[in-house]
Amino acid sequence: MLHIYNTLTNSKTIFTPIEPGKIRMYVCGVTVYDLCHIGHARVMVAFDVMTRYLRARGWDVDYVRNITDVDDKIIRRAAENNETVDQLTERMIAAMHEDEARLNVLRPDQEPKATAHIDDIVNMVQTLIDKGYAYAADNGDVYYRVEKFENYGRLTNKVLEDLRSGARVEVEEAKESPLDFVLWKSAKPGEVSWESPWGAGRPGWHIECSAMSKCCLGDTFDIHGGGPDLPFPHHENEIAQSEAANGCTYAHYWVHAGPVRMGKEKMSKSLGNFFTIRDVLQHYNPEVVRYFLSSVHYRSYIDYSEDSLKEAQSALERFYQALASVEAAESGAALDNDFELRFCEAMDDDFNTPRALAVLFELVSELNKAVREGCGDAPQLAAQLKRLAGMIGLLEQSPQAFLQGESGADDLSAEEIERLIEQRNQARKDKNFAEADRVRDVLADKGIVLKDSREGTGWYREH
RNA sequence: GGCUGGAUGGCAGAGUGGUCAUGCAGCGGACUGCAACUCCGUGUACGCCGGUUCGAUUCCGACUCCAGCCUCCA
Repeated sequence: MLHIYNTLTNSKTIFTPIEPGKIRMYVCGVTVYDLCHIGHARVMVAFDVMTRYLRARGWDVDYVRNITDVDDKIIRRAAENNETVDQLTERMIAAMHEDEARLNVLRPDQEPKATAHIDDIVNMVQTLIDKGYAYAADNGDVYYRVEKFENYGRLTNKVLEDLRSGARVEVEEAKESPLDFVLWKSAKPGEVSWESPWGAGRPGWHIECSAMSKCCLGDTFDIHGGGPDLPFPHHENEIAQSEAANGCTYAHYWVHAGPVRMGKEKMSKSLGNFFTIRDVLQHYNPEVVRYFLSSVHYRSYIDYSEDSLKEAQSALERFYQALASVEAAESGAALDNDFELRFCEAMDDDFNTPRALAVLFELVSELNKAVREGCGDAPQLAAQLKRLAGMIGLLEQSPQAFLQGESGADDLSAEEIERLIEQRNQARKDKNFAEADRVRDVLADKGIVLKDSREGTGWYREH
């Protein structure tokens, strides 16, 4: 029985789909003015894990994640770079797709861009005006009348009165109330803009998600997700827009990933304390990063550190060493064990990946024992391990590819390594152990670790 | 200040009213020419103070500290 933590109720509840067997999920994606950092990676991986797992369990998941390709930051950055908004966003979208692919994150089923849905956005803004939830101000902006929406603040337990008194000094005089937020923003001269009943302008940030989710998934859908900084105000505003415009419940389950921290602070663009995905992938295998992000529950904060990444590397080496020791069976014949049951119990409990991984480690122990004792179950256990790990997008490389890695510029090539191993094995045959150890030290200096076994000598790169 | 979470062994990180998380690191042993991999064994862990209970790390209350959101940020 699948349980999901819902930000709306601050509790874990049984997941009930709108339509049996089907899950419609909308996740707020990236504003493409810069390269993605590890915080973005966390959200990508978290929802990819959910999608993969749910599909593996038979759910028909329609996964939509938007791309915000017009906003203040994009316009400013494009101007700074002396390029058009389109040039900038296309470059960043391509980079994002590359990063995702390396992290083994599957592309969403639909990836709508704000600029491709201007008509939907304008229509929704018009509906909100017609229903009295929005107003066009003298300055050409259109605002949402927050106090008109009864349930405002329900997602994040905000009380309007508190928001009013706590509102930062708001100098926008065109607003009826400081709490009102912009739906349509009038264009300044030279800015990218679209025609609308209220003059040339562009969408406010929140409205695009209301419009695109409606277009892609309908008025009501199952899961709405996003990063840790989105519940307020973004998702609160989305609810206000969509429920006022559509006259029905927006999303049933609100799912938010936790922050990545640097030291004791959140990793973020505004603090400048972030690593881009590419920075990190220069030093670590992408699967190590994916494992690292999966080794903590998706809602908890996760501290970024070199030590944690190294530990993730070691943990994956354990998995791949086990897989390298036996050829996995083609299809896993039914095994009389409870690993799959326990793995799924963990994942069904709000996608508890650390617990699921612990089950896989127990499976590894079982596998290693089977290999060591030459028991016939080993190929089936290896197949089971790969299958379960595959449900969350792990262990999909060949053990050799992971363990031996790619050789860097000053590394030894595989051929050179094999040649030296041959040399060492000859010395070993001759009982010339001093020479054998010398050769092994030469390899060790280059980060190559040898592994002798009955079948011969294997090797892997130390990371 | 308001709203959310959190505090677990050397580190990372699950979980539970009474018996095992798991991984990394460490220690002892086996395997090995020596190693590596692997296996076996090995740790008086649950922020602080009260309460409930036969029994609390787990439930309740107070306290301390930490983080996220309340402003663009995943």
